[in-house]
Amino acid sequence: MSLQHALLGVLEARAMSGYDLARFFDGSSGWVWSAPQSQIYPILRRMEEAGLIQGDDELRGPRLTRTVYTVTPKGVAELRHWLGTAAKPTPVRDHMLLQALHFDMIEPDAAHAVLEQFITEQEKAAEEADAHRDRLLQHDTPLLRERLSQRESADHKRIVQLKAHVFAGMAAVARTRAEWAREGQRLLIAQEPEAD
Amino acid sequence: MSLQHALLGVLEARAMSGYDLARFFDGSSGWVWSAPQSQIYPILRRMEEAGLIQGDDELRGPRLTRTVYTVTPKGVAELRHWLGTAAKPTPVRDHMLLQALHFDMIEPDAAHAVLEQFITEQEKAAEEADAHRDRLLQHDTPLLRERLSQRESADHKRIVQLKAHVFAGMAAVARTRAEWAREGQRLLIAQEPEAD
DNA sequence: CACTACATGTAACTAGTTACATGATTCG
DNA sequence: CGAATCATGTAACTAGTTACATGTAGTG
Repeated sequence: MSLQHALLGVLEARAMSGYDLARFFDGSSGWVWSAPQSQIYPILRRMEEAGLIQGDDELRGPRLTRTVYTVTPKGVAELRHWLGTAAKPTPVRDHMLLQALHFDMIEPDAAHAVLEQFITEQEKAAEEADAHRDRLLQHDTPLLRERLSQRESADHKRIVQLKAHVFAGMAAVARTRAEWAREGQRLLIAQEPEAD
Repeated sequence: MSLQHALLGVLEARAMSGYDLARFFDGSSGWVWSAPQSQIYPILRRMEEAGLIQGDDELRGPRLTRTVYTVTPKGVAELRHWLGTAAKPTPVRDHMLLQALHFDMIEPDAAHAVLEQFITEQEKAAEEADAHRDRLLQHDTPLLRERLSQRESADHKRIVQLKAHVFAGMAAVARTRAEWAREGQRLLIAQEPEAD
């Protein structure tokens, strides 16, 4: 379900083709949701059947067309309803913690290296999230500008702060994880069996 | 793949039946991985075919048997190998952050309520993780005792500290998320359009 | 003309979810 | 005897992954 709402969320700002959306969500950027291209196209057709979005064909050359999707009023209503509904807690499934649970079974060096890579990833994620947060605060992303252009100026500050806060949260969680992993590395080293 | 390793991790401490494992992983406890019962039984058979575990039938009455699984040497080797291998970063997919991204589209009160429930969940998760951490530090869980009984006493402190650290990490992340959500609530309230 | 980007799809697969089905044993 | 617990499964489904397939249009 969530991918549908993620798609509604970006289409609400600007009409886009499947190709645009695929680039937006695939692997990519400092974003809170990701999905491969192969998931995007089928779900767009399902959403159109359900009346949440509407696809309009645009000519991009004599033989090439693209389908640009717009959110319908029904789609906006669905998005709003979902936004106000608390989700049930997701089952715990943390790859790194699962691995760390049994670090006592392998060489401290090997465990240390696994944590090292994890730290690098988390710090990179934190920096990217912060960078995106800064861009939002400076109104420096195309999608945000389109959103704001549809809203009253008096609300702009509020909107930007709320969105920026999401990326501050991403960064905070990533840094907490990195700090946890560093503490794990200290435990691994401190407790290595003494030579001699 | 991860569920397999989660299963190997607990079976390495103690031989268990599918039923035991299902109770262990289903919804349930202060654990880092969860899986429904319907996923457990098929995967156990696949793992036995792959030679990672071995199932032995035990009689539990004239007509009732249970299959108790033990990790094979091959299973231990696989677990150790996986433990020393860094996983590629998981694609971002955070339900709460996705919702929060568009909180400007709904009533502040509704968004506040969604965050409130999230905070309650995160704080509960943090407390459970800390409680489990304390139990580990006091050697107060059956599985940990079985693990330690198979290891040298000199290593016990190290093993316990490493495992306890995992649950400290869970708690820390949950608290970071809760604190983020509280800050979000402050933003929602502070910026509500002034009456009059 | 080759390369990149645009544009849309399908097939086969693994993982996880929800719900149902069946029977045995233990305990009050 | 009825209820809870033990014990093992299957079916149908949604979500996500990996890899492939096909053709168009713009750029150097």
